[in-house]
Amino acid sequence: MAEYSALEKIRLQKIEELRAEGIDPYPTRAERTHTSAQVIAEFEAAGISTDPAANEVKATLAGRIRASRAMGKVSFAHIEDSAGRIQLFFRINELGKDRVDFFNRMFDLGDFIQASGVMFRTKTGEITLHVHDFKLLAKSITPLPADKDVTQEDGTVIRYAALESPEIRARQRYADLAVNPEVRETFRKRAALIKALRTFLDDHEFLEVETPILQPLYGGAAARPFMTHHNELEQDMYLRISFELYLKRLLVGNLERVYEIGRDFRNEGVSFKHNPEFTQLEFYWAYADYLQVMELTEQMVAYAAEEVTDSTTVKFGEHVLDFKPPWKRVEMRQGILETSGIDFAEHKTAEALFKAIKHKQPKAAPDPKSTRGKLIDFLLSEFLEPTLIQPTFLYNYPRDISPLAKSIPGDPLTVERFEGYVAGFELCNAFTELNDPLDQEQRFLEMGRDYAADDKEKHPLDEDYLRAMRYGMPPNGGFGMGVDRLAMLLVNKHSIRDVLLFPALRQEEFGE
RNA sequence: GGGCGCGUAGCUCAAUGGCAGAGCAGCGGCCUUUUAAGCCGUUUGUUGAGGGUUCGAGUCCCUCCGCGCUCACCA
Repeated sequence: MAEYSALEKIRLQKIEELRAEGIDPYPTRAERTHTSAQVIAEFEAAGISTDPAANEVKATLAGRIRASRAMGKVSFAHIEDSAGRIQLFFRINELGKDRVDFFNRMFDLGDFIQASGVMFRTKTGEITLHVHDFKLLAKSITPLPADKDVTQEDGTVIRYAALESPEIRARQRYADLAVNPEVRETFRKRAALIKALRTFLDDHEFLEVETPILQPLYGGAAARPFMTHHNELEQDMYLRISFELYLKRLLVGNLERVYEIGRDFRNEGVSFKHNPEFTQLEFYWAYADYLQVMELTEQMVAYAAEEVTDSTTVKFGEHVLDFKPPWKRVEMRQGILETSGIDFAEHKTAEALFKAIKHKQPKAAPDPKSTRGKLIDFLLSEFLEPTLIQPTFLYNYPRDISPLAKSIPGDPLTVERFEGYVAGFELCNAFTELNDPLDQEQRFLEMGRDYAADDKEKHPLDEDYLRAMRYGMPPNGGFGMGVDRLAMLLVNKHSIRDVLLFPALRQEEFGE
């Protein structure tokens, strides 16, 4: 059972009084005719007319009370709906003293109210509803976190209070949304982003598909999975860590361009750019290679930026990011050479590369047990990544950290792969997909060996995927992107939690 | 998982080891065009939880819980 605070007890008392007076504090229906924005637009348009009769704008509005000022025989209140705020004006002339008193006595900040009347402009010019009738739509028991503060006695110190606790904002997103309109705006932009990505891919003749979230095997990435169990089938199942292997099966089935936007689940650490479940976009494009995917990517992201922010240049922290194509392209070997002074191509084994790193960068601390690919990855994240602020494609990756990508012709150690970096972090990852089933089987086996050597869970070998490949898979380019990360960039938020409505948090204790 | 930091009223925050406070919100008044309304009066606390040191703990120590930052992990 909830423990009620003193403030809540007062409001519960009001609910009882309302019921005693025969008033339902939670009536079933509302009769709104306009949103706040609609009625303001209509009133402004009517004002232009020369016909006085057309100037009267009647409306029934509904929303949450966010401010109220009782002044004896008149009262003002502001209500908020999803479109904005609008002022209500209550006066005894129209309503009578009892009704105005009733409003002042029984209505609290946070309550939902419906009010009917005629629009007018106050002395100070604010477009306001002159209330002729009103009713309670829903009583609020728990006060919303107050969202303002005051002038101090010395007259100089001014402070605004708002709901700021990151924990409460994330845990009680409903309260955060209710009191922080800019949070609502963030999530509208997120929705616009996903819509834009969909529109772009639809317009490029990609087919949107849905593949299993609950999978008998997991694959397509190197993360640890969440496990569960199907009782009736008596088998363990996994939440997917990527869509890749299912989407590529569809290419075998002659669906030439497919994409999916959905949730991936990775049982890994949580950080400002990692949440255990996150939204991924992947597409696969038959007869294309990674260079074509690169061009489509920069067009798609620029289109999304334009749709969401009306511009391809976006402010992100101290940076102004420019998504306009073409993005900068940096060959990985070259980029690492320029930022770390090490040319990994000259060091063909892990031991040699490790020595070179210790020699050139004595302060760096790579793991001595790393494979050569891991060492290159270390150089990338340590030296090159932080320099990649403007959208940049980093391309040509070491083969042994890219088991699903195709080698560059004539260069078996390097694969046709790129990652898009923005603001120093990875946004997307793509390659010319490996479509040779025999090579793929070999890579899976190598990967299994790596994992076994690591004494971690062995990566499962997906026999059904290999069977699909053996029917023949067209050459194709594939792409994956963290949609939450793109959302962060476009709304200028520096934590993934700020673009997730309900980010993962430890279970809250509610006590006995 | 490691390191650092934080947790005080509904919200934002104070309080040298010495009476737990302020503003807003709330409650009671006054006020017929206010809008961060104003004026008068007034209530509100398991200081995250538990233990310890001390004449005395919000403050110092220990354990636990939660959150933040960071490192590790993370193709």
